[in-house]
Amino acid sequence: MKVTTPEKLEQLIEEVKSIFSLHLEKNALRKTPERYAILEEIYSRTDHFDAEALYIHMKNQNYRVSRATVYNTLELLVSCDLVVKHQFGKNLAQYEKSYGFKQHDHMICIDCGNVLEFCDPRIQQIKNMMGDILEFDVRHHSLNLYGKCQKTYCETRKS
Amino acid sequence: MKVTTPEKLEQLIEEVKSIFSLHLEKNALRKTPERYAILEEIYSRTDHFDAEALYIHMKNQNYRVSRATVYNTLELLVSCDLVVKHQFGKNLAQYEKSYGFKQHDHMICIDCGNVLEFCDPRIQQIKNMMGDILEFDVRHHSLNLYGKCQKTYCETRKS
DNA sequence: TTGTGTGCAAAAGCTTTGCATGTTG
DNA sequence: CAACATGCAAAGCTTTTGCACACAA
Repeated sequence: MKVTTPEKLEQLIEEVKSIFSLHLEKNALRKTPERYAILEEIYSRTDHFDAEALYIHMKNQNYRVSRATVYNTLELLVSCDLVVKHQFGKNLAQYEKSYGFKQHDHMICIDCGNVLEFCDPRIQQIKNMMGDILEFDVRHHSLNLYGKCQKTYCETRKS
Repeated sequence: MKVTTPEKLEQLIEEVKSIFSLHLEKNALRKTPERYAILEEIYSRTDHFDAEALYIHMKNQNYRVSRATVYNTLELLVSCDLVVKHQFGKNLAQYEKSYGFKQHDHMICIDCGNVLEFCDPRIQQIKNMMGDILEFDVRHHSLNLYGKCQKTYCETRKS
């Protein structure tokens, strides 16, 4: 599914909500309004975000949530694969919606912090082969390339 | 260089110290005993370690260092490529000596935290290709595979 | 009604910073 | 002797925890 219009986004959010509902039911967890609100907020966002930004943004919309609930729900969403958690070299977890979007890895600019995404099928091959060799059941991975982006663009973003 | 005997380790440490000296000179930084002591401590270790473990270990040897110096020196060593810094999915930086050792990536067990190392030439190809395509000057990378190691081994380590 | 989930605030854990003191060049 | 590095403790930041209350089932 490709999100190109507000209607498609709405549709995606409904789909994700029902997946989340199933997960909650299956694990005998409660369907609280906070959990759905956080999920909706995440899928309305583009790009990566950290827990604090999500919390602040919901507060600014006058939605009453606590940091604790934000963290709890993020963990819950990560556990059912609706959200992925990243660490881009800093001591700050970054999150990203993942359902309906292509698996990808990241290229991070060490000067300006800009994050680009890319896909390469070879990473899957590496996972398969190394899992076999080392007798690991590989569940997920994280590949980050760090470097410097085009000077002009990078200078622009710094300001 | 392969470290197989105490003599070879001694030799490696001397080599690394002189590289460090050159770096300090080139950048007009001071050659303090603390900096060399930390470097030596790191190269005498095997495996990965965090800043606190390094600090504690030096304290236990009755070496007078502060956490601040440990963190400062680690950053210095990372900047001259004698040490690499990792984040294995936790908010805790892990470090590892890097001079004279083969470039490698990591496989982390999500149950017991065990870390294995592996090499795959395809990662270099990915770095080159993606750097070209996205016009990035790729300086380094981080590839972590997360999964479950052989049940028996994992159970052993848990205890 | 029962017990899980939430909000709030305090605590915890890793890392950085400020300042007085020590030491390198 | 001047500037940089260190030690120590305090502060900073992200994340987790404890507890009383709310509310989903």
